[in-house]
Amino acid sequence: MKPPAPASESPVQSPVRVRVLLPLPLGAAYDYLVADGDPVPVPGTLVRVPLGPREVSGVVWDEDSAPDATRPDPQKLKPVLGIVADVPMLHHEMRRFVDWVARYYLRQPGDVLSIVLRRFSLLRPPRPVIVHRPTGAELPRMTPARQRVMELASEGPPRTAKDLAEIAGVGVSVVRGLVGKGVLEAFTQTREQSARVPQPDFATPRLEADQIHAADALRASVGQGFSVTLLEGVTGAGKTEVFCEAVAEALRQDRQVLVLLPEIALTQQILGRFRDRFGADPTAWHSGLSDRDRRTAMRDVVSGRARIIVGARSALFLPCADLGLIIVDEEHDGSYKQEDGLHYHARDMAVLRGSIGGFPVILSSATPSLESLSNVQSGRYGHQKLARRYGAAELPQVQIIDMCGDRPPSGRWIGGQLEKAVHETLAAGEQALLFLNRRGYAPLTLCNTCGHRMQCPHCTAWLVEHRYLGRLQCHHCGHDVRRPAACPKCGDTDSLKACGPGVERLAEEAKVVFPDARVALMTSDLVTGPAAAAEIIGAMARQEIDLLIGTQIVAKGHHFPHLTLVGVIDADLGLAGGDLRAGERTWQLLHQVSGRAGRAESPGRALIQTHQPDAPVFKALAAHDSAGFIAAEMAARQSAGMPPFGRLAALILSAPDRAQAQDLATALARRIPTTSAASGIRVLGPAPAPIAVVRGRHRFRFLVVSRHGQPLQRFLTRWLEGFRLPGKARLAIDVDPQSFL
DNA sequence: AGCACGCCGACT
DNA sequence: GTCGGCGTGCTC
Repeated sequence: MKPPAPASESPVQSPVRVRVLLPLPLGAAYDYLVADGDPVPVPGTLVRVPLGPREVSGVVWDEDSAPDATRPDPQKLKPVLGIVADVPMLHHEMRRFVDWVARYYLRQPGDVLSIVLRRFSLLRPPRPVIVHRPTGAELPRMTPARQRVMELASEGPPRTAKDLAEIAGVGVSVVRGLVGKGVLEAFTQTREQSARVPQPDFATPRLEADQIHAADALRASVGQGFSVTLLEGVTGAGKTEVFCEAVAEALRQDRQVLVLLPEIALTQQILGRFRDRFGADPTAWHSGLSDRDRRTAMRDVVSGRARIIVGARSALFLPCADLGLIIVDEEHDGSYKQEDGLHYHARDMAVLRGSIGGFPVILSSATPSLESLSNVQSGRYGHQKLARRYGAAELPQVQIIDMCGDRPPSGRWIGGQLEKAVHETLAAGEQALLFLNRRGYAPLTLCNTCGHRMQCPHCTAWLVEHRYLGRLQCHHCGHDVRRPAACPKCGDTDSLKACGPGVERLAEEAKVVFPDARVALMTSDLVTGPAAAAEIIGAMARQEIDLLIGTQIVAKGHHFPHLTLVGVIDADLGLAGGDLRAGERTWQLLHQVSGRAGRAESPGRALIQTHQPDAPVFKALAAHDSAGFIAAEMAARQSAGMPPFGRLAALILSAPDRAQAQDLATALARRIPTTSAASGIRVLGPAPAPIAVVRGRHRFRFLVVSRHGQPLQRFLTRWLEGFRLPGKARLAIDVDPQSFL
């Protein structure tokens, strides 16, 4: 303890104050003091600080222009306890990214920081290991066992005594003996699984003229600051080869590359394509990683050793050492939108990260989102379009089947025309795919005696029967019960009846209608990881399956060379419910699914069963009129002021008690800033949410519609400022909602 | 997010 | 009479 200096003499240096952002929903960074004489941690440093009675880690944040009045009493400040060792800085770019994401999605910066920081626990240095290398000394008495160990030690990477002994097939004592004789040297190594370095020119592909043109443009954009380019081309046009040229360029410039994929755990074969092109495995990042792999990946990412990172949407929050390019493959895919926790859209945030980091972003798709197309039209994004390549599958012939005129018997879903087509395909020794975007056996179970419907006790939703499991499940909250033998209402036995189709039921029907076919089922319930996916894809490739039945998982990236027929069972499924993007999504999905049919020698065909054969989306699919469909859809959105011409935010107010939820929604409606109309922002609602109750919470929804360029976030902040929620009520804000449930 | 403080039910 | 339920509010 130093004696306090008299105020009149040497002016006391005011102790240094730093801002520290904590990974908690606290609203702002907190101020802490650096003890006299301690080094002042620079922004980005991970520090330990006291918070109330506990001790937490946070990141030293940048000073902002917060008015002094909002700063806490300097007397109340607590000291920084210490700097966390062996952890890299969170660099400036990443800190700005955290702040921007928080501002854009109206969340506390600490909430966003927690997504980044929870991976830092993976960075604790791994235990050092003791490994061995030859000293070069000669050994007078060489035995066969010693010989094998020495050979192994001199050729491979340094290994542990246990590894050497195991691989050489000798006892550990042999290795120990060699160390004792001074021919092997033991040394400590901090375990670094140096990922092999990808080579930009390992296997350069031969590209077609239009691919060369696109590749040149993308390559030229690398290293030239921020830009966004939409790379558009049908399946088989060679988009991957093209964007790999941009990847190669980034590698040449010693920058890291992040490749985002939807549901990477199920589409592992793209990793193989990177391996073939660059001669080394990319670093994979997804939820299916083992703890050990995740650790290695994280260390490689942060150190910069990982040069190509291929990951699911969450990879966007990895603190890469020196990111120089992001590629978003299948950019239109809905799974880029995180729907719980922080509702972020990985494609949009990839663009944001590129603009902060000053590097290019490439969006790749066969069926680009209207958002991206609109950005191309306005000139904000570049556009590279690939033509169909020679040798690629021809476009399948698409036929729309009016189910009003081809009605299968009750309880059946495969119409006469589709049945005939499947028979023809199987007879020709080719494979067929039946697509139904509905998991489980049947979406509704009702009692034939009393009419009781099996409903989720926590949600406004029917329970979906999963017959393989013998259970009824709610797809909204996960409620899961055994399928009862008797009706829970009237007690009648054997009276419960499945209503409507699910893929499991479709598979059952297919086995009856096509008794000689080998039928397989592919759904997200069954395909839970890379291994399961590879098994089905392999069986398809080996033609051990004749008829594949699946949900949208079959549409994702797999190529089945012997598949020539695709049947869409209920194409209207996604159109119901009046969702803003229903048409667009149906278009993208059915385009992708029907594209699975056909190969170079024999073009495939797609049969689409629908009850609304005149819907524009089906007419466009049959005519392969992509431009026409997009133009019509764009025009409709523009006249309605909907995205991409306007912006949306959904507010969902929920509470266990319906009356309370409704009262709060009404109270919130009264606070809507009156200048909103003038500023081009409309608020619709409150109305009960389409799914009125989820997980036992009653939900009321507002939809905020703003014209482009209007300060939507500022409006929301002003509206919600000071609105306190009592008790168990919650308010969820979804900026740019993708689904409207 | 934790964790404490604070006011109402069934128990050593 | 206390132990404990979780509603409310604060943490630099």
